[in-house]
Amino acid sequence: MTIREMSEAFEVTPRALRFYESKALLAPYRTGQKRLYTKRDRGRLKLILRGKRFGLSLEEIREILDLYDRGSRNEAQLKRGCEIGRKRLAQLESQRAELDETIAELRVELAWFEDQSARHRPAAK
Amino acid sequence: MTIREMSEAFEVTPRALRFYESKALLAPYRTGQKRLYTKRDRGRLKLILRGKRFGLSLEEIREILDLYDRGSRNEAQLKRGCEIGRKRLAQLESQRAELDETIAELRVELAWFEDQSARHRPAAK
DNA sequence: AGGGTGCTTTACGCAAACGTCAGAGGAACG
DNA sequence: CGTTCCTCTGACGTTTGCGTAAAGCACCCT
Repeated sequence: MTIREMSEAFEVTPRALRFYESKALLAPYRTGQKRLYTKRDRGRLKLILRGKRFGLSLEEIREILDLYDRGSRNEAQLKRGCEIGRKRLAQLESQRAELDETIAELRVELAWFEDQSARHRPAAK
Repeated sequence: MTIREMSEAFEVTPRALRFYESKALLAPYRTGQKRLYTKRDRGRLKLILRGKRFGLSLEEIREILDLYDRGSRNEAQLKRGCEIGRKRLAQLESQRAELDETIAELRVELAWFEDQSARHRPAAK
C-alpha cells in the first residue's frame, strides 16, 4: 500500500503519515525511496487515530504502541509494561465513567431543547 | 472565589483561567479590577476540563457551553441547539463504543503481560 | 513612606501537530 | 526524449493552548 492509498483509506494526509513516522509511530518498508505500508502499519495507524480521538498526545500513543509490540523482553520491560498497562486501563475506565456522565447530562439538555422547540411550534404536533 | 482559590481548587493556573476567559469560555464578575468566580463559573470550568480530557478543542467546548446557557432564544437558535446537541451526542456515543473496544483490547494485552511476568518469575506463585 | 503580596494587562515565547512550499528524483506514457 | 505524475527530503509557516516575564495598580504592614 502506497502512502497515497494509505492516506485516502484513513483520511489523513501523506504529510501526517510521514510525521508519525518521524516520531517513530509508524515504520513502513521502503522499496528504494518509496514507503510501503503493510497490515501492521494499518493496525498501528488505527490505534494512533483512535488515541487521538481520546485526546492522547502522539507521545502517549507511542507508549501504547510500544506496549503492543511483542518483541523479546526482559523482566524489567515486562514489569514496566504491566505498570503502564494497568495505569492506562485505570485511566480509560475513569474516562469511560466521565463519558457516561457527560452523555447523560447532554441527553437532559437535548430533551430540554426539543421540548422548547415543540412548545415554540406546537402546530408541528 | 478569587482567581487563586479557583485555580487551586481545580488545579489549573491563573493564566489558564484568564485564557479561557479571553476565549469566552468563562465570564467571572469583576469587583473593580479583580475577578470573582461564582458557582456558575465553577460548573463551566468543570465542563471545560472534562471536555479537554475527551480531546475536544476549546472552540468545541465553547459550543457545548453555549448549549448549556439557557437565555432567551429564538426558534433558529433552538433548532441549531438541537442539531449541535444531537451531533455531539452521537459523537460521544461513538466515542464510548470505541472506548469500550479499546479497554477490551488493552485488557487482553495486559493479561498477556501478566502471564509473561508470571512465567518469568514463577516462584512468585 | 517604604516594602511586600496579589491582582491586572500586554507581550513575547514555546511545544505539539501538522500545512505548505521548494527542489529533486524516479517511472510511465506518447 | 520531453512531459506529467507521484514521491522524496528539508525547511519554514500556522494554529492551539497555554508559560513566562514585564510593568503597573491596590492594599496591607510597620
